[in-house]
Amino acid sequence: MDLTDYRGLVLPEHTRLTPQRLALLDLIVEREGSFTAVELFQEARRRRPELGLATVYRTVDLLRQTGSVRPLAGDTRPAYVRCEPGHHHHLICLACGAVEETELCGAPSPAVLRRRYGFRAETHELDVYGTCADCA
Amino acid sequence: MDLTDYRGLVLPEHTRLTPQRLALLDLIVEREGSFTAVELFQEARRRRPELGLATVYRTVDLLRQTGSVRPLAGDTRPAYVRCEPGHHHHLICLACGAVEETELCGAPSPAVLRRRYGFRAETHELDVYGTCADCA
DNA sequence: TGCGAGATTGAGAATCATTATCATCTGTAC
DNA sequence: GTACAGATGATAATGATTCTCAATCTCGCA
Repeated sequence: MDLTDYRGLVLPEHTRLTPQRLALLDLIVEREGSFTAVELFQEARRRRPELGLATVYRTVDLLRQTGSVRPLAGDTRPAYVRCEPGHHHHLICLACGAVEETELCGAPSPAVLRRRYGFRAETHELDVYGTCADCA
Repeated sequence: MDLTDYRGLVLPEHTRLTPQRLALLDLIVEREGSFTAVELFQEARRRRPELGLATVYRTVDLLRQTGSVRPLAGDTRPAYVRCEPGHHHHLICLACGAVEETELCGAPSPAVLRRRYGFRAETHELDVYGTCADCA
């Protein structure tokens, strides 16, 4: 799959960079921590009042396809985070919602899982919840 | 918090064991793999046709409070899994949906996260996706 | 055994998140 | 410029979950 790049966000092939999309991508790049579709929608509307909610979902979906954005597992609201390319996990602050990435990972190795359970691991998700340095 | 126990499922204090709840708890105990609220509702209705969907959500919620059931992070349908007490993670088969528990875990140690990011880890969620022995 | 406080119930309405639809418009390769 | 595939916004539709409320039931205590 050929990929388009905009400020570090990766989009699938044949994705057009429309003004609506650029506004959303800018917001995502400038933002820290997690965001919901509706939050993004409301902020983007301040810049482009004609923008529709469906476009937000469509754009987030494109970013999810390439891994530039990932849904967060947490219990409460359905939120997303921006992701750098490559394997990493998230440190999510329960107090302020900030999200930090870390390359630290110790998920059980595929070899061990295979030997022990006959399970062929493909991917995994690991999120650590706690309190960030600023809130501590 | 005082706890009530039924076939290994733990419920909060003052939880009454009504026939509706017992039917739901039985289904959860007997079931393997993950389930959605609606699936549980439909199966339980075969045994007790008068049972309401709200009761399913209420019961699942009680089990979530004690950790006997946990929502699954996966992208598709919103599903839950039964959990044994204690720290463990899940191996989720992408082919058949079966869920296996494993005590294997190598999440980054709280000490390292503290030193490196100033982050105070409290909990973490780790789910491994792949193919189970039966489907391989 | 019987009582009563308080927990629980089902049905349906209400809310919230997401996806589908469709006629119209526009970015981009030529 | 032109064509056309991809993109758009409004709105309806769907799906998941929570709320509401009057009626009912459970369980500890007498």
